[in-house]
Amino acid sequence: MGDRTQESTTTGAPYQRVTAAMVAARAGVSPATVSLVANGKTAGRVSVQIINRVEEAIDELNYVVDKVASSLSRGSSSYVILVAPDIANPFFGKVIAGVKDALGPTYQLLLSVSDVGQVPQAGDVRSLFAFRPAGLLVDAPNAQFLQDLAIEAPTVLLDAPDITSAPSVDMDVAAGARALAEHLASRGHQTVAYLDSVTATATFALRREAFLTRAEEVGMRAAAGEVPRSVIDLEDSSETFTQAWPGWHAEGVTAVVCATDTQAYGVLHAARALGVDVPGDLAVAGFDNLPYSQVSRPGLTSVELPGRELGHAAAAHLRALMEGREPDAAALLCSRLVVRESTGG
Amino acid sequence: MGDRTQESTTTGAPYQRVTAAMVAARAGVSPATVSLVANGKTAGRVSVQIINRVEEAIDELNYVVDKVASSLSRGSSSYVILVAPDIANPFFGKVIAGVKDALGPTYQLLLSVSDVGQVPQAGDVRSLFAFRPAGLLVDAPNAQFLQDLAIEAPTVLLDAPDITSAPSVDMDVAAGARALAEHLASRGHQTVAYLDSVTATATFALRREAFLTRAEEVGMRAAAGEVPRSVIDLEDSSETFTQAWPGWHAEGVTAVVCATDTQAYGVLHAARALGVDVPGDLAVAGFDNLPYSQVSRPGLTSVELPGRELGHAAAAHLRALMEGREPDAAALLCSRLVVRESTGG
DNA sequence: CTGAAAGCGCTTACAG
DNA sequence: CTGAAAGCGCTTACAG
Repeated sequence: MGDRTQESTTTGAPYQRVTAAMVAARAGVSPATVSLVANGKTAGRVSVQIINRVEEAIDELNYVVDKVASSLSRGSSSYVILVAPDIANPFFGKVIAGVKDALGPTYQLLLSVSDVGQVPQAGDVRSLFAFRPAGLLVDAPNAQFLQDLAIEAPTVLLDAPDITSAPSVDMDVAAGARALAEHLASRGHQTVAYLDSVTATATFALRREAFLTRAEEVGMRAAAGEVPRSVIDLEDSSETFTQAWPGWHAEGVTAVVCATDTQAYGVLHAARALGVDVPGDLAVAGFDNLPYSQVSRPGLTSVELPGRELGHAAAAHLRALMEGREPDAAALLCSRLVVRESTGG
Repeated sequence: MGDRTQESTTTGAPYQRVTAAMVAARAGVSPATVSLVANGKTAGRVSVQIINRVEEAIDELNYVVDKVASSLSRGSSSYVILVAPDIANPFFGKVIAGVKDALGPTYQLLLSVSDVGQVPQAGDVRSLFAFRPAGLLVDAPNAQFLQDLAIEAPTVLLDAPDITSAPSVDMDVAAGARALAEHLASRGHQTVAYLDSVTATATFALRREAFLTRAEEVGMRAAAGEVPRSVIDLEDSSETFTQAWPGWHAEGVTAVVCATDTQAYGVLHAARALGVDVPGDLAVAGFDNLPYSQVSRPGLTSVELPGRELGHAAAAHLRALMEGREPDAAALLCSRLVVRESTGG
């Protein structure tokens, strides 16, 4: 397919990079002046006529400032690196949208994606500093992550309520978890189970603990034994549930809450295969309120997490840091329980 | 939250970048030698003792080659930029996984994400060249996109069957579309409709044309009038379907095929709201076979597209290009029809 | 086998 | 208001 013109792209080609020097020559000025104009730092330093002449030359030659050289010279680039654990999670798409929005066109977003189910490694990030990022955004790191990581650039954490070595923007996942516990209690459930994520991240510990604690407070019992964990993936949570179900069933579990909607979908899938009726025999709920939760079978009760707002607030905070402004006071972003058929509507 | 230690990250801080010169001083060699060792270009050029001494110093000082300076000096970086239309689409997560896998640790993946529903703009990509990428991967560009874009780096296209100005890796979406038409005909449908994507991209035109053509060949009729389009988004496709349904219903439409699963979910959602039974009154199907299609209500019939393989093959091809090797002959990646309850199981 | 030197393209004090 | 010059940190011919 399409290999026809491959030659044209393999070689260094006849392409000649347009440099500031070329623009300078054309406009009859020095490269220093071109730099000033190209970067809009002309205020009270370059005459209008020269500005016009340079801009004309820039347009004619299609000049674009070389980021690499510019970064080296300035000592820092215009990238913001977003380190994220799981880009396949649609929730993450929302976060990215918010980040892009708040970052604006001045900064380029570079995504560093760890493999599925993997938490970002400090070593990975260390080598990212070789890019001289203007700033760093790290989503859901675990406590150990930032410990041995000398902070070399302005950094903001997302969804890292336990970490204090850098500012973080967080969501009130606990409130949503509590609302979920109350909802299930009001539906008459007495024994509940929890399916956790394997990643040892504070946000997940918080969801679990807030739910289980509130569940007991409102008179429900948690399934005995260790809380099972799965990767944030339909297949894996499906298997995990299938293994846990016999024990849970024997214990009288009538509701299971998952750390994420994606895992809850796996439970829905497994339940169907096992002939367990949802919500008749078992109520199921998750966190994220992904768009798919409105069309799942049955519709999934979920704690809506404000992904876009999370990305936006984190990026806005980072921007303030990078530009030496005072960041807005951080506030916990609200979560919200959305009840659907999977818990009896 | 977490603002406690903000100060430590705001300032330029006392951090001192470790340079090759520092390593050289420590090891008692020249920076040139450090460069050779750090890049593993020592073969027959540096003595073993010197190599050891330099490596020791590198470890002790925790030296990492500065990518920015290295890129400037070399004339090209180690980034591969992946230009993608819609990162929120989970299908894209699979593509990225495949790309990362094939790219290995030598190249860093930089994602350039256009806004939802937006096709990447040539201007955007032009400015990406300021990063001196080692290579470029462009997902589903439209024909006009590459036209005025002087190719300045090895480039491979994904899912761009119509473009010949650069090599592309493609999926046989037409075969899947035809299988879908045959499947619907075998279920006795006589009048079918199509809900397209708004993005004017060849892959979508191909899906639509292959489906509609085959549908007629096997004796079905397509709904009259223009094919409606929506953004790849639940809400928008839901609305689009709601508007189209009265006309389609009057015409006797009993099956609707969507350009993507995500749009099909929107149709499922709207159908439920309208009291249209799926699959009783209406069969629904999509393309992508996202994981959610097994838990949607009802389970969604879909043409499975090999996202991971697509990413992998494209990145492997690009690697060959970047490294001056002969790429493997390109083959069309297979698609596969997965039948579920939304078309009557 | 090793090092001195030039150069990548830009930015930024510093003179004028 | 404008330009000459140094410097960012690396890589790579080129001498030796």
